[in-house]
Amino acid sequence: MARWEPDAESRFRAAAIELFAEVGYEQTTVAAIAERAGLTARTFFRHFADKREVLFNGSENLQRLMVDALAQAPAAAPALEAVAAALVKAGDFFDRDRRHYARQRHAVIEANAELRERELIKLATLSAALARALRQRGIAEPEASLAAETGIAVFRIAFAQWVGKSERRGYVEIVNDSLARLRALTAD
Amino acid sequence: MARWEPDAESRFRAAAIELFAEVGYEQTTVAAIAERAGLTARTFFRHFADKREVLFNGSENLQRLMVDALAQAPAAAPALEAVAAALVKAGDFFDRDRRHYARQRHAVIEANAELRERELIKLATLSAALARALRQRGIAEPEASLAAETGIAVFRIAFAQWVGKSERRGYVEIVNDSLARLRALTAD
DNA sequence: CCAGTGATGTCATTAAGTGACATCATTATA
DNA sequence: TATAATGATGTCACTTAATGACATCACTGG
Repeated sequence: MARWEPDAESRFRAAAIELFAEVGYEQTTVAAIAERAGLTARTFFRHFADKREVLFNGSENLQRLMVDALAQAPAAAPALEAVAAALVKAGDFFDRDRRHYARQRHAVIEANAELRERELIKLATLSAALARALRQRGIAEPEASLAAETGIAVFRIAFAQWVGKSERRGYVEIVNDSLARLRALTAD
Repeated sequence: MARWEPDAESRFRAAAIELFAEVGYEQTTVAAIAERAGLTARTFFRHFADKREVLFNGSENLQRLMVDALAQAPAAAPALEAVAAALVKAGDFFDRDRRHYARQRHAVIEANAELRERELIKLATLSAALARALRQRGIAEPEASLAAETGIAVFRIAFAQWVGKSERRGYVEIVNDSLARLRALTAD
């Protein structure tokens, strides 16, 4: 028998998103999250750098996944193609099972400026990481950064569609569609 | 004789940027800023929504300026042309006089993640405003948002150059150069 | 059996941010 | 002229985020 209940982080996450959805991010205190998770506020801050991070701390995993996918794309693939591979690979995180959670999370973030700030910097960090990976493939600047930023724009649009109310398609299908639209746009 | 010394906001701004540059953003308390400005912390929060805003509260003016310039571009001008007009107009804010302040401010923001977050959301807000103005000119989505985002990317790059160490050119010259590079890039 | 480890709890403290109320020179108005 | 309204500021009390220091205690390896 373990000394503590396992999955402290998961419990914090679950408690936090429930409370944020119920009464809003600002109205929720860290103490309340901790109480619902059966832990203390001090422990919350041992797992998350600050109150917002409870909604974002998986992002390093997603970034690693995408950067690896980009790096492993065929050497001959042009920049946007490699970025596309990364965007598709992100689908590992966005399957049907996690869609309800993703929806709740997205709604909470959209409703609060502080949380939108945090999301923006996470996306900027991701963009920088993709650009770095592109440069390691021999893509020069500013093409690397431009391709990365464009990719993140597509990602944002596709993700927003995926968590949208009346959307039935899967994330990968939507991403591929968005990429096709982008290519059509730039082919003008 | 006025009852209070005038320009409370300016004094707060000056005191804040000095202290941020001297000891760093996190090490500076609002009480210290207020003391240097000859006021109290409570008054600081009457002028700025939070500690970071002391570095950003001019942004509505810049946004209004740019949106107006975009709206007043020739009706026949394509999207990117209208955006370019807005970028150039922003130069009203970035003359040689304000360059020292802009440099200090930029260095402070780059050194702190919280401040970068705030900057990102301000730029995102600006981008959304430009996209809205483009739609009012009859530009459809997603072209409006794409043109706006591209414009903001150019703005960021040009601004970073302008505040750069060994840069001698003026902001407008740099922006025009960046726009020319962008056009060359997309002409491939 | 015991020392070390590691996740947690407890307590104290700093600083951001807000609400309530007081102050008082300027301005408008009777 | 006298007085009332205004508005920027100060003071005080309070909540909450965040952090450091130290204690606890089950588990683990020797």
